[in-house]
Amino acid sequence: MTDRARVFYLTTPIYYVNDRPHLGHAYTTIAADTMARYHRLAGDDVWLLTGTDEHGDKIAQAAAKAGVTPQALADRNSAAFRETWNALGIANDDFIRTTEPRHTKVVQAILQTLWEAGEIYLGNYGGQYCFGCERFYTEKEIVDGKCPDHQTPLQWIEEENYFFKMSKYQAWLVETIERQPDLIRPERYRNEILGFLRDPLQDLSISRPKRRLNWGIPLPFDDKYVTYVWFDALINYVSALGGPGDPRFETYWPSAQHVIAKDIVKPHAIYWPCMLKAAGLPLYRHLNVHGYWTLGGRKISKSVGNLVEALALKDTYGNDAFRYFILREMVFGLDADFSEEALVGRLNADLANDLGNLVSRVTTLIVNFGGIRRGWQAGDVGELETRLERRSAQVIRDVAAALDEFAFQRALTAIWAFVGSVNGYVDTTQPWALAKDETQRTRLDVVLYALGESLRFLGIMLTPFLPDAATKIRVGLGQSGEPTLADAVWGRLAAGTRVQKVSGLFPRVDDKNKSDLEIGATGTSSRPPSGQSGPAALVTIAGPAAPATISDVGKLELRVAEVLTAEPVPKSKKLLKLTVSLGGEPRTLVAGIAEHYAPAELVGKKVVVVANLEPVKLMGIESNGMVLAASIEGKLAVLTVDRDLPPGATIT
RNA sequence: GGCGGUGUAGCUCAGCGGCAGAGCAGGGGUCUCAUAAGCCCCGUGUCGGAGGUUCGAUUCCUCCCACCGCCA
Repeated sequence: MTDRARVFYLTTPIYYVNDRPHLGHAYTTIAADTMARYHRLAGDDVWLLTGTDEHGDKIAQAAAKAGVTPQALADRNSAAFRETWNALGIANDDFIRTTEPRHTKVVQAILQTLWEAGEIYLGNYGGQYCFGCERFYTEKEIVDGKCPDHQTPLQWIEEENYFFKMSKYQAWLVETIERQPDLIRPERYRNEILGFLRDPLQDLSISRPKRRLNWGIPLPFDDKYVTYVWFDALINYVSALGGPGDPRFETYWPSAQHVIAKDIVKPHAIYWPCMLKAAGLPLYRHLNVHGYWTLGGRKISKSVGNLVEALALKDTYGNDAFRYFILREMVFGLDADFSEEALVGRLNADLANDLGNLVSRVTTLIVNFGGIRRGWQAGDVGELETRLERRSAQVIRDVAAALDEFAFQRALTAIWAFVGSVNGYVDTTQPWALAKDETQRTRLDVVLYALGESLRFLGIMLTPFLPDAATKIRVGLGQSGEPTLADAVWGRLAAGTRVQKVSGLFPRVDDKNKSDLEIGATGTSSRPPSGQSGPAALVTIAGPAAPATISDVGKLELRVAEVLTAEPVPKSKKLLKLTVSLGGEPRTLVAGIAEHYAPAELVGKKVVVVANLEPVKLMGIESNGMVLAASIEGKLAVLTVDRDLPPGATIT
């Protein structure tokens, strides 16, 4: 860490435990994580916070319905978020839950402070209330006496509640936002807020009576009430740091940057600054607002299920590819469209063709043509190498400038321009041709060095975006230890560094099945990834398979086989070793049917086998074929023929 | 209804007063180190429509159309 390390405190919203983790949550969290990783790389002092919001009507009701306590429900659903972030490799420094004592303590302390300062008063309020939304509706918003969101009947509720004197901060807030043009960004959201603030600001209701809502934090000055959503939730950003006075709070809070989706701009851009001001705390530095994901161009609206499905694609294509796609595809602040097709497109074009192939070809060149034999010596360096070095320096500047504005898309574009330059450099210098000419030995070494440096550079620059792939690149280039941005300068790759081939970094996903009609129709069909299961996939009966042509069927050589011997495979529960006759000489094959057939049952049976399957070793035994069997829910039966035929008969 | 945004190549978008751009897709060529990858070449599109300002407008102004957001 440099002595003038900058401090970055990055937060995601705390996610409401009534939701299941989905693409929207994942984008916010990955964006914050990428930013955190970048600043750690740059040597800055970083703290990344995420967590869960666990109070409120919805949770109490859902818990009652499920017959569990609200806390039990919150525990379970909070864990789902934590597990999702673990699976995605999110490197958060803390995970705050609003039901933790460390949180409730700070919320109550701040409420007490404001109460004593006269910032909170008891007022009367009556209105049409929707329990689903946990809010009152004005007459104009109501549709047919029903909640516009839930289409459920509203209830008239009249009650005394506590109010925060937010209106008195309106002028201050407008002035603050106008004086700090990048406080709320991108600008469109700043404009929206300024537009909203042209009308008088109301005071904010901050309580609910306990007789109606029990699941919340009691007001310290009136235990008949609990705090209402935002006074509870927003304070997490402060409570997670220990609250005012805590050394960690003093270090990180002044550098706070919130990352949120556009649906919660208003609480973050209006309520929160006023709350901080009233509590005598400094304002955050930036509110970074991103847009929504659409699926197949359509609005998400209620069907959050599709967003959950979209997130599940991380398992199919891998964390790095998933991260890359969402960071590259969304212009921060605007809505973006998610589709499996687009993801595969990016994966193949950018990750497999450009980056993965570059890493593969360069490491192979270095390994095959003598390794890194020469260091970076000024006298060796030609125009092409100088240009490459200059471009790398430009990438550092471009990435810094882009990420300063949360423009992940631009940062990645800049890095990929460099990937293109290196691919071009390989083609121009043609190391394989240099290798054939002994007099070009030095030149070849210089080229290999430049290529090694290029990969080492990428291994550093890609760290925030593709953590796993970046590590593989660095390891391949013989780099150990934590990468730092300061090392992303030319000349640090030592002569004699041992380089290993790195292949298969991002395998292409075969997308030949364009007749796969379901994809376009449903937006996020979870088509199984092709190209990893071989011929066996054609006989796996699991959900609707892609349409097969007669030539697909023709690829399989199906034959009748007579079982000659059968014996259990030692130390295996499922496998039987069979010897079968296909008319000619006997064959050995291994079948996973031991749980369903005793060896003796099988001997003499005429079964159906795939005869041209690639041999595979199972438990040390080479299997030359596959016995076909039908199965459903734990039941299994091998296929036989209806009439007696000699072994070797073909099936068409 | 008020405020704001967007509308540019098949797709996604950049440009925002001075000869229309990039990536992807598509077509052609080429190398062989590499993941049937790479590299090179190929785009006259009424820059949503109509007016206006200007020597000159995709870029500024006005109106209209379409879509979107915030507010009511």
